[in-house]
Amino acid sequence: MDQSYGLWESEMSISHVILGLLDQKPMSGYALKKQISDVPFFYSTGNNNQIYKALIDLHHKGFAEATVQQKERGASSKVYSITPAGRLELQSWVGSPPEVSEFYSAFHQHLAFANVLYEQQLEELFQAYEEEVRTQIAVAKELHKRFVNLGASATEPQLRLRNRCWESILQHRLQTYELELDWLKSTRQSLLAPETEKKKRG
Amino acid sequence: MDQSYGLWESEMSISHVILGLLDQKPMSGYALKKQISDVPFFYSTGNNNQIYKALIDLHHKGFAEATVQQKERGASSKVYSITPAGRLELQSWVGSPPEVSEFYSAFHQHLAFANVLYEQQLEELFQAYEEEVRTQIAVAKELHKRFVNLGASATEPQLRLRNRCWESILQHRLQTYELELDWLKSTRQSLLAPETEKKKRG
DNA sequence: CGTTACATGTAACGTGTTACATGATTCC
DNA sequence: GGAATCATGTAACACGTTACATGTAACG
Repeated sequence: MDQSYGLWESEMSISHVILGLLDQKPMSGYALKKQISDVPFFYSTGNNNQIYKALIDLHHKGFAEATVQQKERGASSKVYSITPAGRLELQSWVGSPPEVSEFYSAFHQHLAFANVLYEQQLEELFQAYEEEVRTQIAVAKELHKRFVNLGASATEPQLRLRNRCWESILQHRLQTYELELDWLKSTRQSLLAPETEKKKRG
Repeated sequence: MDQSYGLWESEMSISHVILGLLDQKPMSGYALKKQISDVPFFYSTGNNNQIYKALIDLHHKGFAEATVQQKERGASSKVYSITPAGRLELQSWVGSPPEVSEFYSAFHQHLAFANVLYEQQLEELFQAYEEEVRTQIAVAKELHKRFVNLGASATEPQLRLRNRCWESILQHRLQTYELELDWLKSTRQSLLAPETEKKKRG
């Protein structure tokens, strides 16, 4: 009762994502794992350890219930569903504004020490990284397209709202990658072009 | 010799950031800690544990040397400097293109389950989060401005290049937050405005 | 004389990752 | 019979965070 597990004030996003998915429909840990690792903006690989621990925790806190499904087809599984308390917790979490996430870029860390490179190495770094960003953009575009095709056909308003949110999120991810590409191109020019003016080239 | 510590193939960014800073000038762990936590795009809080462990590791690998400065002024400190091997390692790391970092947004996770909220709660979520993003933008602008003032006066080309890189990085961070604000505004409109058309409002 | 800054480290804790262990069923 | 999929879990490991422990020296 007074256990105070330390967690749960903080982010604990995976548990909440699980709660959100269970709110849509009851599922087994295995099914959750697949969905979580499939949807990129859940930002989790959805590995076993995490999921099963979180499910035990959610059950422990009274936010989810398990009903054992014995050998219907395939191996026996525990199907979890959300409880009324879980639904309240979910609502409270979704409605509480999160902190602005620090935008993390490994490329920034490299570029911060670009002065140790020769001009040609820097050029190659930019080229290789730009290619990777282009690949990411292609992936994000594909995902966005697939989702638009799949999600537009919702009838009930709850699902329509969810679909529009998901589409917006995918769109924002795509926009962010596109901004990064634009920034890369202009930065590369501004760093490399002016040097050639006064280098032993002409 | 055949120790194979497991690390060092992967990112290990903090060690490399330390190496990059030591390349600029020899420093103590304490000084490194301060710089690393001050520069936002090193993406580390620079806590003790990390720094001192990394320094021991760098020394262990022959990438950094320590010279003990006994009681000159203040407490005695170990001043680390980069070795030739460390300089090679740094160059190799900076020049190797990193993977595109996953863009992480806690807000996305919340928005993904926006269907559990009432319209007004969603409105409030957007409002509160937008305010936070605005604050971040102000911070990023201030940082960018401070750096431009401070960094423009470099004379040697190495430092000029470094400064231009840092400015670009800060600019990209600012652009990313600004994109997020634009996206928030348009998403909020598209999610909330069309609903009012067919709600019990008129 | 107390607080702040300098300075180095350790310990406990939470959490994520990879890999392992186990076992049933379906498809070829 | 072997591979793939469904299904649940544990163990070892890496890493980051917070807090703790210790001590000097300058500032007011």
